[in-house]
Amino acid sequence: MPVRAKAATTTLGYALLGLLAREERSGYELTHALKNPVGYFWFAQHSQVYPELARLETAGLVAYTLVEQSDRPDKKVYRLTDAGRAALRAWLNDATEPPRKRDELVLKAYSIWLADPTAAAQMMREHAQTHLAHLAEFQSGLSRLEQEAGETLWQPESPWFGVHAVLRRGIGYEREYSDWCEWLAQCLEGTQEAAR
Amino acid sequence: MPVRAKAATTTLGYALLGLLAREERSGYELTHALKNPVGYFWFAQHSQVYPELARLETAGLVAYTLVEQSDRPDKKVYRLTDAGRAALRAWLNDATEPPRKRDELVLKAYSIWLADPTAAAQMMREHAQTHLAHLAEFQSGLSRLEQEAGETLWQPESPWFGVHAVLRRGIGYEREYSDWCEWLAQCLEGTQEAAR
DNA sequence: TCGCGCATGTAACTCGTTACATGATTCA
DNA sequence: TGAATCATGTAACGAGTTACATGCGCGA
Repeated sequence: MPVRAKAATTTLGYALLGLLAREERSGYELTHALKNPVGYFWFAQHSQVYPELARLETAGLVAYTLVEQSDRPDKKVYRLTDAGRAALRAWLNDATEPPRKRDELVLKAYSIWLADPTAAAQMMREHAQTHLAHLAEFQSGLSRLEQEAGETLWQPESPWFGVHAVLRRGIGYEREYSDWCEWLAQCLEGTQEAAR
Repeated sequence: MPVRAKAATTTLGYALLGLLAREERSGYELTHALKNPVGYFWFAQHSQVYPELARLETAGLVAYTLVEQSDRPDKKVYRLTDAGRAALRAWLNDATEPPRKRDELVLKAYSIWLADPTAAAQMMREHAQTHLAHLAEFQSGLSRLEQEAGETLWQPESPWFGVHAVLRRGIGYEREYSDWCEWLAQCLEGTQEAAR
């Protein structure tokens, strides 16, 4: 089993390297890229991104070119260095701890026996809807990817494959979550007898 | 939709209140209770628990009795006050944001196209095993609960119902996670053709 | 005798969030 | 006129982790 070596940067750093391995981007663009779909499993505010980029640059894992613009502010366009690519590859081989989840809704479920069942059921239904909406987003993301990437989204060497993998995880996660909410709502309403 | 009122305490505080709503416990016991199964969705070290209990006590949400012991250190046994129970109930009605997930493995999946597919597949298989092991734990937890609680685990007013809900979430989550790992491993090995 | 379980705390540090700060252009 | 987009930063704060600190009893 591979041992976790002394990390070259933080996990956020690797997230940024992973984005830059695909194409060069400014800090501003990276911040926005840390949403849909990567950002569903790792995210950050710009106030974290800019200092992290500076650190990565000091460590020699990224380099930037200052692009002067007349109509809008100048920007620093970052790209991955060879050392950065190597660090990213090495990180992939490191051991990964399973994520330690913090989920306030599940925590509430633990105490839900103290709540009014009808109101609680309605709350769970709302959450089911939220997760169904996320599910739909991921599914349309996958459809778009199929159009753009075609067969390459099944090829492990293609960057599209990475997007594909993340979207699949999102789809599975959101479906499961919304199913659980729905199940819990039915239990609270006492209409779960049949489905036991 | 209920509005998030000024919180009486932190989320960890509510986690502790949720445990104390079931039975009185010392800080030490609470720390241990913040594992299996609640701790799978909210957890803390003792260094966080003790100061939080002190804050809850100052706020009047819990009270304690000092239990002197001869063979081992004295302990403070905390119990929920009426105000604490009310605060817990109020929190259940507050709006809950869907959790913002950080999952290093999914982040790695995004960059997995840079890795050696065979090694990556093996890594994903190991993670699948880990999550299957967690799944088995939750399932045996549910079996034990069925023995202990019987039909009450389906009754929304019973404390067992809360445990039941959390365990169900854990089972669904771990099953989905391990399925995803397995799916990804097969893709990396190129043996996923049939299951598309 | 060494380590573990019981039992409670404090201190230092890191990571992440929210807020502060600036400033041009474009669109409603 | 006011808000949104582009663009980059710093500062203050809070939550959470790791390490420091103590001390008795019990079993291997």
